Amino acid sequence: MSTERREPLDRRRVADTALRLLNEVGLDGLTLRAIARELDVKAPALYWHFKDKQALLDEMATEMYRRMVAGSALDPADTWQDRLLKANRGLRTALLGYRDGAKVFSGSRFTGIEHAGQMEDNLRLLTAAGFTLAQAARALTTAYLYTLGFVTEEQGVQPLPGERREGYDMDERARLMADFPLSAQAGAEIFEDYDRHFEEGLALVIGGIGARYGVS
Amino acid sequence: MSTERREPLDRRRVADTALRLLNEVGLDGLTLRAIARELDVKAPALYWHFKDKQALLDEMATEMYRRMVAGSALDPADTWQDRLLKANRGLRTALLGYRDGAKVFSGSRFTGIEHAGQMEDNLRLLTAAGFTLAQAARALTTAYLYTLGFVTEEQGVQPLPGERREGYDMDERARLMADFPLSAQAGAEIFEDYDRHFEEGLALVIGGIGARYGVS
DNA sequence: TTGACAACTTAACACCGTTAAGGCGACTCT
DNA sequence: AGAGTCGCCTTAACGGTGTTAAGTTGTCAA
Repeated sequence: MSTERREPLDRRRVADTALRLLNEVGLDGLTLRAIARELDVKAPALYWHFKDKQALLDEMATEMYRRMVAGSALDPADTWQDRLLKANRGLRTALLGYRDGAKVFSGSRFTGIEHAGQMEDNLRLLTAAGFTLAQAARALTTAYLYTLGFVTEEQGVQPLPGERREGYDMDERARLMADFPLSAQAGAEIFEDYDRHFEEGLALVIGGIGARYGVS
Repeated sequence: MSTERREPLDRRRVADTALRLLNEVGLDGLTLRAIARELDVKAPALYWHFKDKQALLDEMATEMYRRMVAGSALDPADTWQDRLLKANRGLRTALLGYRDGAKVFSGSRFTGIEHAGQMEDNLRLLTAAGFTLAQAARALTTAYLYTLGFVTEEQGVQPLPGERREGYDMDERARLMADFPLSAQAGAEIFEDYDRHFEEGLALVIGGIGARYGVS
């Protein structure tokens, strides 16, 4: 008989396990019972640490963000363009690291205020570069929302890098689109090479920020 | 005894009712049983018309798009900027018309190819204005993804225009953010006046498109 | 030794999406 | 006119879900 007693859970460990499980089973398969099983515990035990499932998802999103920030130290010498590029590339990479990452992320709220550190840093850099605070906020959120929208759509087609969801057969699509030649041709390109397309869109946004706010 | 026989359902009628119900109960409350009750039918009856719940959600998204297109005739004399503005304002308005509209929309796929008409029209206008097809596609999608990301976040805070979700107390937020003065000040602005902020971000994107692709 | 408290388990509830089987009115074919 | 087919729906049920209530167990303090 193993008299070893598991040391008690805490929110971080639960969120960590849930994130690992998320990649195996996806958001739909991420049930409290499955998470509990993985932690060698029964489902109601999770309610000791979280008031409901959404609170657990919130903690998962927060942990995703923590790891993203930890994974990339910011260079104070960055230009504002560099910073926007790095921050949003980093965000996309972080989200792509988990199946349904964008959905989990955008459906949740952070549990603390740790994220404000990065935000503050970015706002400081942009205002120092000549933006007003309102402009800086608008610039950061616009790029952020673009990235979130992009990855959400991307993961709708490609749950994890390499996999591809059904119903996206390009040949059949082309046949149906016979009456819409431009759309057909554009679509064939749109659903591939997400990396390049993301970069291109991000460049559009960043270029627009510089142009409209007269900062370069 | 009422011997009146309901006339049979069809996909459109089901989607229509489901959309109406969505505004009352939200996506979480939108169960097949509730939809069926509204249609004076039992839940399994819906499986005659849809292979599963996702197919119904797809039809709802398609119906949302149909109404959006129907609600705003496009002016062939639009400049490409006008078109991008109108299309994305229209999309946002359409999504805001339903509780959790952005989530339903971005989690679903269109059931037909009706949407290709509008797409084709937009691509034609942009290429005629001097964009290459690839540029036109990138421009349209980037703006589209921004709008989708924006409304998703917006509806996370404000499910329906006028309402406001709990946990967004601005005073408490300011107190917690005492150590992050820029974030505190920016945040106070970010969570209000979504209309203006949407316009501002959209202008950034459109400005970026013009600048980067050298079309004006 | 007692009592409090943190961290769990067991049992149950209401509800969910979905499937299988069957009923029933309307239409067609002979 | 009767039999058979088919579209559209119902009844019943299944396994699974998030969640709650109540009870258990080990640990540590008074």
